[in-house]
Amino acid sequence: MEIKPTESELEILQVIWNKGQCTVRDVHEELAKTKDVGYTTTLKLMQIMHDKGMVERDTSAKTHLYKALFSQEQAQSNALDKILSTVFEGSTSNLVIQALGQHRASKDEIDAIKNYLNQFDQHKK
Amino acid sequence: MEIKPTESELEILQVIWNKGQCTVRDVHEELAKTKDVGYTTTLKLMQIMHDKGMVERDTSAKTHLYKALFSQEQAQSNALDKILSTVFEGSTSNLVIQALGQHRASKDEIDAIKNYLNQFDQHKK
DNA sequence: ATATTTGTACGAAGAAATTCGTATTAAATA
DNA sequence: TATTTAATACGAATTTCTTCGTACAAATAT
Repeated sequence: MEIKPTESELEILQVIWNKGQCTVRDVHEELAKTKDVGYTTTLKLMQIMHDKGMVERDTSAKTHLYKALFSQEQAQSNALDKILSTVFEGSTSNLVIQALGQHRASKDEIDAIKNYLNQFDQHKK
Repeated sequence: MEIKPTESELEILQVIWNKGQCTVRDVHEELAKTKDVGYTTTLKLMQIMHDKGMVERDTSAKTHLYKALFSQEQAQSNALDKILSTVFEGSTSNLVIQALGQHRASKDEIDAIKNYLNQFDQHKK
């Protein structure tokens, strides 16, 4: 099964991933902080996401509870695959270098990456 | 001006970036290698891209020549910004680590990245 | 008990992306 | 020169995404 959330769906998923479990109102109030959108719009989107099999929901109470059916890591993985093939022509190192160049990583972040690379080397040897 | 090519537009841009300058047929034949699509579809998309100001074209001859009006690097930068905000919650290091973990980089690639990181350190110091 | 608030369902409109057919014109070829 | 081939223009159908209004049901408050 393909995971290809739209822009709006990702906004919603972000909230769900963070809270773990959400009502429509939870999500809506979070979105409303940064975006002018009607409650039923959020509701409808979440229903569509359910139809598409992206989220599951518990309908035992009047107010339904939604959970994501795939992880943020999976979505990240998909997003990377996509931009690698569409704009980086498959070159991971280009992507990494661009990412580092563009978004000034902090020293901690750089260290984290260095550690990761070293550990990676050991695996290879 | 916002640069936000759609999926199909990116496929086309990829070809244009590689060749530098393209006729509709150039692009179409490249796309047709991996995709079942009509010639006029490609034509129409390229016309729309022109309307949107993504590409320029030389119409002095019968067969028009298209060029991209922004670079692949700019598109990469945009794509990174977008997935950083939508699925990585702004964490560049997560993105980098995911990218490296997922797509086994070759030793050369890893070296390139290490070099880059070292050089980056020096800048900071 | 009645009214208000809070929730879901769902149709439908609007916008954007994708696709292609047909018309027309220009160039190449027979 | 007449015919065929190759190109652009463009309208329009289709699909997908986004948005919201209205209807109705359940829970809560008066």
